Amino acid sequence: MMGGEKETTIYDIADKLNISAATVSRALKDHPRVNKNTKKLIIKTAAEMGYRSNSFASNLRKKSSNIIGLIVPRLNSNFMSDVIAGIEKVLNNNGYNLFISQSLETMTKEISNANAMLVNRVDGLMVSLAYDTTNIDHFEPFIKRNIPIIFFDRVFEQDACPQIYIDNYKAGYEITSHLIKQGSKRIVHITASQLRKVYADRLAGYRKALEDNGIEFNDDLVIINNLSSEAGHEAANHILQMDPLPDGVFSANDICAVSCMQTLKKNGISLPADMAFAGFNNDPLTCVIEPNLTTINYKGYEMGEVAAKQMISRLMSKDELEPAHSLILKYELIVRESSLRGNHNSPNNTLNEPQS
Amino acid sequence: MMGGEKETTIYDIADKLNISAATVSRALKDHPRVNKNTKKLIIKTAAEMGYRSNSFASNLRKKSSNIIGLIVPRLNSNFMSDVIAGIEKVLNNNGYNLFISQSLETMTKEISNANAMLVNRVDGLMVSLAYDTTNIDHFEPFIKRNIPIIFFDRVFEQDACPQIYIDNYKAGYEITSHLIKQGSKRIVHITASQLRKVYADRLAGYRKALEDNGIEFNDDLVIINNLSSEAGHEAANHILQMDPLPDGVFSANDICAVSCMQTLKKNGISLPADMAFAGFNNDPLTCVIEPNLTTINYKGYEMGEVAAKQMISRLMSKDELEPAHSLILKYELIVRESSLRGNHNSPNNTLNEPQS
DNA sequence: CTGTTAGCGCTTTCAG
DNA sequence: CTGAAAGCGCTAACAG
Repeated sequence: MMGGEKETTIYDIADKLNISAATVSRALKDHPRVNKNTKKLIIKTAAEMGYRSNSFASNLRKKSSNIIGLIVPRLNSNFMSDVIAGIEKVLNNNGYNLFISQSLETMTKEISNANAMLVNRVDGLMVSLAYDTTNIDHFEPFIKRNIPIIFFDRVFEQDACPQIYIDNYKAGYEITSHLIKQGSKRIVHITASQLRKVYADRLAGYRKALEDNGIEFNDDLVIINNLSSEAGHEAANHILQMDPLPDGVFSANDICAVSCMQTLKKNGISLPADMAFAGFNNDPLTCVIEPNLTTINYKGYEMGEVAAKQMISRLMSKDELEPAHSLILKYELIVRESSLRGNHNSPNNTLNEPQS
Repeated sequence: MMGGEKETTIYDIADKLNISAATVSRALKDHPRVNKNTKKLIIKTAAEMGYRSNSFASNLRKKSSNIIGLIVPRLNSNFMSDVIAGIEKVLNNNGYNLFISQSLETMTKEISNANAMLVNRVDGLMVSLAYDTTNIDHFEPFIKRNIPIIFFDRVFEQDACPQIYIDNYKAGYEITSHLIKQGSKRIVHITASQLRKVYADRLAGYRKALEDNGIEFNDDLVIINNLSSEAGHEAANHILQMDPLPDGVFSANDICAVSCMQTLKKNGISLPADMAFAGFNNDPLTCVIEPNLTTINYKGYEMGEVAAKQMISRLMSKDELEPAHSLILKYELIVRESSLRGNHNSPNNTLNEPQS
């Protein structure tokens, strides 16, 4: 930097106190084998001299950065910000810092983010994949170097890396079954890239629920887009073209569900009478849209915590042989008006059916 | 790291090619005075050997990190994620990386974030302040070292640092004037900590608009909270206690406005007939709530870009004397049904009145 | 165009 | 409990 005065180093402190740099280094790290008093004095002097530790030198020497990288598709969802808060809490408690970046749902950006993480020598990497990521070659350099990677939510099936997620198959099954119980027979499923297991699993659950209820799967009822708000409006227009109209919609996220509902309503569809609706994620939006949206709730904060704890435990165990330990977290189905049509063909009408 | 094989260094490459490390270093940095062919060879060999540059060593040597720190109150708003995308684009184009952290609206966390940034030796810092930050002592070490700081949106009045924001006074004035034109006379203002100039300015604009329209300012109509969704519900309950009821509400953000509207509606208040509503930020929520919410729109992406460009220009100019250059960005009032009551006491009824 | 050299500031044996 | 010394990997004069 251009700043006038020189940065003070441990040598400056050592000189001033007529001791060695080694002792200063130890004192600053609160090493046990340093005299209590000198330690106190060193810390005081360091503060007075405006000392700041030089992490470059320290990292260079230690060959570790105490930084964990995080790559997520987007930052701007409630879910993701909860995840991050959870991760940060656990990492900070363990003396690690977080280096966050977003792939904006493209593999290209994800690759360049991964490279930045590699060059900046993160000690570990936490990842939720972009829609269009087809392979994880860009993470190979980490795996090769034994830098732990944890996948969460949008995971990749990779034996070497722990994965934290929810049972999307089961959730898809439950939510579809619920719609069927409410009388829907012709159910549209809006989802995203089937490259991501999250979405493939939800679709599979949807299919199985149809099958178990004697409803034939119809490819034309599956809409694949990017689950954005705009995509929801388009999906609605698509749905309006269908003949006959569907009587239920299960969207793989809430944002898309909500904008889809808006457009349908504007076009005279009455919800849930004409069409039952369900989303996924329990975004705050679900309680603003009318009728309020039935959805799947799973705690981002907890997912963040769990993923970070996995990271810490991998970091601790130098033991390279420890197998990757994947975790499946809980979720709950939250039933709201958007799916309550009253005309059940089953006696089973629980208002809230938490996961068994 | 525990990883078995050693990391390859420029020396390994140099040895293999029987040249000096200096040349390798130059080639890898695309230094002009290196033979085209050797350069090509070096780059190829580096790739083959799985070389990754060691930023610790490089940064230590260069005394700069090419990392810009970013501290924001929260990540989970559309606005903030737009800002970040804008910042990232500009920084990446200029060879910088972004180190993001959130203060979660507390000064304590903001301080610890700032310290992490200091120790990790960011080359510059971009900040939007937490609600309860009363001073910026924690940024002094940066200023002292001539590490540029840019404040945006939630700025701090500090001569040494550029500030990027919108004219909140004017926006507050316009939105309040609009409500008055729509027939509101008893207008509640919901806002947050007056420590933040954004909110103080909006309040001041609100007061001035009242005054200019011959309406007396009433302290009891100002509600101060944290503008969260929960706070909105509470504000609604507070409003319901008022006697007489207000006939207009201007909330300093949309999230709070929306949840407030929800609770009021549940309690039989009809909007906008009984109460005209306006928010701030043009969050996607504004188009989901019914009636759609009148609000102020300003572009986060642009704010991010502008702020980052300021940063780059400060970084470029070693010239320490260049004065801080603050920028005031544009905004627009977006009028929607929530404030359209039809019973104007002024002939002026534009549906959309962009900033002059 | 290329090589030599001297550190950047810290941690960590190893010796006291 | 403390000190001496080596070296992490890279860059930037400087000298050819």
